[in-house]
Amino acid sequence: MNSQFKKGVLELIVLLSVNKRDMYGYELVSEVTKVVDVNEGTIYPLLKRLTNENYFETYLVESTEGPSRKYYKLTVLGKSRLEELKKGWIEFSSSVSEFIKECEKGE
Amino acid sequence: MNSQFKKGVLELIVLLSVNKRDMYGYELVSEVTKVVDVNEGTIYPLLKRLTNENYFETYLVESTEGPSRKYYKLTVLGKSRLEELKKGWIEFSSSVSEFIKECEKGE
DNA sequence: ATTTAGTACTTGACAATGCAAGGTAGTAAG
DNA sequence: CTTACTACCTTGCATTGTCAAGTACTAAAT
Repeated sequence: MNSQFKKGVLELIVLLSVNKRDMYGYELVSEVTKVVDVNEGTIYPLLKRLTNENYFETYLVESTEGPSRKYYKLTVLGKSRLEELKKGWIEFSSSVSEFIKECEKGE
Repeated sequence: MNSQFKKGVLELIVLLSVNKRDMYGYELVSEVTKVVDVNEGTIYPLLKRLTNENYFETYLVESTEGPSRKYYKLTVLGKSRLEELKKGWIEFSSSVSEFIKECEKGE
């Protein structure tokens, strides 16, 4: 897969996931990977950035399977960011798909 | 528009455009901008890279409206690159759209 | 008890892409 | 002869994702 396609979309995928239910980082890696391959070194810095930008709040929950889990929860600001990104993605991807179709028509 | 969505897709848009007909750099800027905003500082280095990777051949044509135009033409290798990218894009964008739909379902 | 495996998070050096800004140079019109 | 438009190219920068390594905690196997 072209790893460049990912840029920017990862943020959307992460916001969508956390919007479904609060999640912790390690869980997000496997959740997000269902859609686009991603590794820890990508997810954790992204979560940090989104938390700094006040899209997430975090809280710790102890686990019996290892160290405490840091859960991420969407803030109100995060929800509006999600809507904005989602709208942007839909517009963008359909205009690209439209262009592809037009080019195929002319062949 | 989220400029990050562009990453990687620009190459696809450029290949699609040149596949329709040979084009020169300056022309490509306005052609590609119909789909995604782009400027010269992005296009020229990209054209150079794609030429170095043997996806393009170039030839000069004199113009009565300014300096000579450097036209870009898709090579056989370029056409296969185009098909590859196009396939990749379609798969990628539909899996993202699918994920968005699933998330909306659960609301 | 100690090793192993799995969970969970962090950090720093790195690569790829796009942008803004600037430079060169030809043609045409005022 | 200056302005404007066409056309091309380069450089330095910011953003984002990747890779590799490291820390630390828990549970189960040896």
